[in-house]
Amino acid sequence: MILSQTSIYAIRAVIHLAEAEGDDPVRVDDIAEALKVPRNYLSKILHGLTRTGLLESTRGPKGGFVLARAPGRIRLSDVIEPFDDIAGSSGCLLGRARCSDANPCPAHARWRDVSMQVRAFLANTTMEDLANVPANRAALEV
Amino acid sequence: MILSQTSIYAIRAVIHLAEAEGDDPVRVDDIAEALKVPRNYLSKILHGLTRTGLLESTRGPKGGFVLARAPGRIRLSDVIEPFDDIAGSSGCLLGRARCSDANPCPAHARWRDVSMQVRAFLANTTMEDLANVPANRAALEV
DNA sequence: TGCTATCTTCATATTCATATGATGAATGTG
DNA sequence: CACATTCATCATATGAATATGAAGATAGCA
Repeated sequence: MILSQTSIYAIRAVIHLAEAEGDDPVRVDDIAEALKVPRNYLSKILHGLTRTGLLESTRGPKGGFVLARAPGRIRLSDVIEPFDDIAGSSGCLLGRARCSDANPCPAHARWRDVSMQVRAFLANTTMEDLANVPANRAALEV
Repeated sequence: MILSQTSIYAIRAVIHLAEAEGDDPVRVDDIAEALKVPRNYLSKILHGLTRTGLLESTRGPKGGFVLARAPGRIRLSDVIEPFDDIAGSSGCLLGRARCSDANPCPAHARWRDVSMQVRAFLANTTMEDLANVPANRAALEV
């Protein structure tokens, strides 16, 4: 599995929010039930995304989570970053902390191209690409 | 990290065996020391590779592990397979057990190409590509 | 102000990958 | 056959990811 369970939950939750009709906050309980995911665990994950500014949360009645910006401006890498370090040492196939053109692991030269494709995918794919964004929301995006 | 620590140890050990001079078996202790890897843990990993027929082991004095075939005929995927399920559910970015063209996850269409490149890399890269194979050994390969 | 709804946080449990240590089984050599 | 050498296996420990449960904090509303 290339992504942790945590990142997968995060992505699915953000997709869910992107697909939500209207601008009302969505409660953790509703997302957790829709995704069949543990409630408190998801709560902690969404809180993580709130800290990085990807989501906004409000407490109390009518509270919940909303996307902080349009789905088209949220990259997959933005969602994953708080939980999985894809760019760092994970970039080396053999897990070396230091692996570069100057100081390569045995797989470096051949893995580099593939690795860059993976990272390009994560950087170029947005939530709009993955979600069925409602027409009214898509129309508002710039 | 795309690969488990276990797979990484396995790859590094097989590279070490491919680079070994001569055809004498190499002891676990020597490999473990060269790789700075826990001895008994590595032993279990090498045993796993022996069970799939990638390595051959002999016990007693002068015993140890040797490659069961030429490095050029050992694919990266052969080494990883016993420990990481790359082809199976790991193929789906969102971790779904069932994810196919007919029953796709939200990321399926876009992830498919990248995923196939990863798998092609693992299937097309051999230990000869990764190791500094000694000349005498390389010359023997067909 | 008090109540409810909701996110936030803390404490703890479970599971799995990773790792360690000790013992068992096989093999070659004298 | 006795012994040393080596892989094989078992029992257990550790740490991180995953998950659960309960209490705390904040916001809106009557």
